[in-house]
Amino acid sequence: MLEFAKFICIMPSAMHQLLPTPPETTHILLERAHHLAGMTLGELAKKLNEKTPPNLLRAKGWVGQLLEKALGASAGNLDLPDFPQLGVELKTLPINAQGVPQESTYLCRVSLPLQESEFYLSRVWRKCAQILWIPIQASSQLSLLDRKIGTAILWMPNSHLEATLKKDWEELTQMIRLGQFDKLSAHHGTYLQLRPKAANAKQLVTVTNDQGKSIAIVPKGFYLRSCLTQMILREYYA
DNA sequence: ATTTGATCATTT
DNA sequence: AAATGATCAAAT
Repeated sequence: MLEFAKFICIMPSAMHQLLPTPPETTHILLERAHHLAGMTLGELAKKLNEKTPPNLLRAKGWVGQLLEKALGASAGNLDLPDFPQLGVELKTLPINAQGVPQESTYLCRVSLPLQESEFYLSRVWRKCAQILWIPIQASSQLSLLDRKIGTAILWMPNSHLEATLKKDWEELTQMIRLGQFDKLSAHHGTYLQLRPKAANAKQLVTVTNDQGKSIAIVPKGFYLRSCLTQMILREYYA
């Protein structure tokens, strides 16, 4: 009775689960995200017909891309938040066995030479003005298949955090503007930091330093320190 | 070549 | 153990 299959239509509601279209409101997005809570990555991958890699060694972005697919993120790898119409950025948050974020969170690359002059027009602000955080079990003891998805948090920085992020951004970009690449490292910034962001350390861009000399440096990216994401988790799951 | 998704691996 | 610096894959 294989013929009968053509009479079976995928209902919109079922389709909705498998291949979500971009969510129209943040409420719908959050509802979808909450629907995933408790599910394992293996279960979600199976639903989406995605093969689970043996580990993340050669698939570092796999978890994030799986969740993007599950929730209907539409920005691809354009320089926009994952849900452009909502201004919401999606971030998975790896949680270790102790219940704290295992890693910092990548935000975006730095344009070198710097093209942005104001925090509120910056890529950093566009991406961290509103973030959907999805905690993911990430204990190395657990196989990728068995790691569970937590309850998503739709987060916006409060005014204090916003001010700190703005200050961090202004200090970091000021160093870049002044060409102080010698002192530029991940040590600066309260919540925001600058770190290398490239395929490898041989990938270089040419910039002008504070001596007026052309030098080659590894491209940089903005990251959120894990002390910030730890605070966010504490607030929401208290 | 770049940007996205990040985690890996070494140093502190 | 935590933080910094290095790296991997896919998409375009």
